Amino acid sequence: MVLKVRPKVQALPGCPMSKCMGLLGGLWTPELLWALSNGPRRFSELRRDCPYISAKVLTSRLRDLEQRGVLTRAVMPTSPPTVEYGLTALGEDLLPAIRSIVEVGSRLLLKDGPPATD
Amino acid sequence: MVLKVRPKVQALPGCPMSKCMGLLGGLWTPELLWALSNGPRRFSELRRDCPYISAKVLTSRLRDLEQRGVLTRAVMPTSPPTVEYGLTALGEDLLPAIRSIVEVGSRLLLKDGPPATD
DNA sequence: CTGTATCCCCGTGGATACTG
DNA sequence: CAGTATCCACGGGGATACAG
Repeated sequence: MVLKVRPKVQALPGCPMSKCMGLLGGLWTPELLWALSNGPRRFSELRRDCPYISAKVLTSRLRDLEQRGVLTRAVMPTSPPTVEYGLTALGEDLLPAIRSIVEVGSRLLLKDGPPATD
Repeated sequence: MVLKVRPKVQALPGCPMSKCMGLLGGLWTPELLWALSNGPRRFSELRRDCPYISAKVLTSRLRDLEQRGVLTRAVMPTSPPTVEYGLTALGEDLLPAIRSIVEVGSRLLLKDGPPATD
């Protein structure tokens, strides 16, 4: 048998769907990649982009994505430390899916979501 | 304030990304929608489509998606009960995102994933 | 065939406090 | 500024057994 223990984050290894979802799974991951799609951003900027994320979770997601080769982490040796996160080639590869998700979500919000005009 | 308790499955209510991800979040959800994109399927067929899913989880995901209006559940009054699940209009709306995810995943598998033939 | 009912594991995510 | 360190809650997901 191929699978005694699944990665838990990946339903079906070898499956395109799972391959991609394993990368952008996690509550905040898509938001982060979306934020980074406009160019590199710093830790505090990402916190502002994801208002309700905690520092711990942000760090762990960031580390995770870095380890998976989705993004890069660059520490600038400035007096107050400055860190910039940016997408790798792999991270860029994910953008079409991200964009598609955003598009679909936008359409759904227009439909059932009351415009709310606010 | 707006958010004491978040739905947990939706990072930022009102955000297109979260709107969409809230629907196709969950380990097996995308796989199920993908399986249903070819037309209605029965419970046992879905089990075969997702080899490692348990009956409990399959049921709960199915019920969840039904309640969210993503799919329909039709019980055929046959001697051995037969149940067919199919996508609703909302479910179909999600397909572009699903397809995009599959495409991205396929490309990723081609790149880093050695054919492995296993 | 199509589920239910339990029980349990564990990872994600959150809150808070502290640090170089 | 950019994290670490704890501790905790929750729910998803899994295994197994049973049921209409």
